[in-house]
Amino acid sequence: MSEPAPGSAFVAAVYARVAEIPRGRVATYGEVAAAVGRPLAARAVGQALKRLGAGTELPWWRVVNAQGRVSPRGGDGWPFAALQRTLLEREGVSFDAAGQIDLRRVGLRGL
DNA sequence: CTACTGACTGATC
DNA sequence: TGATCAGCCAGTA
Repeated sequence: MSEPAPGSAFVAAVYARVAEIPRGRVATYGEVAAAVGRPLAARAVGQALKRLGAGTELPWWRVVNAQGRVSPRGGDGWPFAALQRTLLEREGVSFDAAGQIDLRRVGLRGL
């Protein structure tokens, strides 16, 4: 249990919510933000996950944008975007020809 | 304290 | 379907 302490309560709440995302399922930044009481803080959620870095046990790859796609990260030389897709497919999440995920099937709502 | 940035979102063209 | 604009939030300089 020697996990590195989060920098803020907001980050801690985000981590706790992401850690509870079931395997084979994905959540959007907006969902996580709303879960921590800040439905408009989706960007801050992304910042929190970015601060995690590699070597974390947190399933950050199960968090995607509202479009059901992996965010471009702002740099095409960043392998994390491709890694995220690989990890999701490894858990049974399917991507369509446009590289999008059917949130209605693997989303937390699952409707 | 002020300004800028960014793994976002929804609306509009 | 894809690109652009404006709005909101937390962290860092």
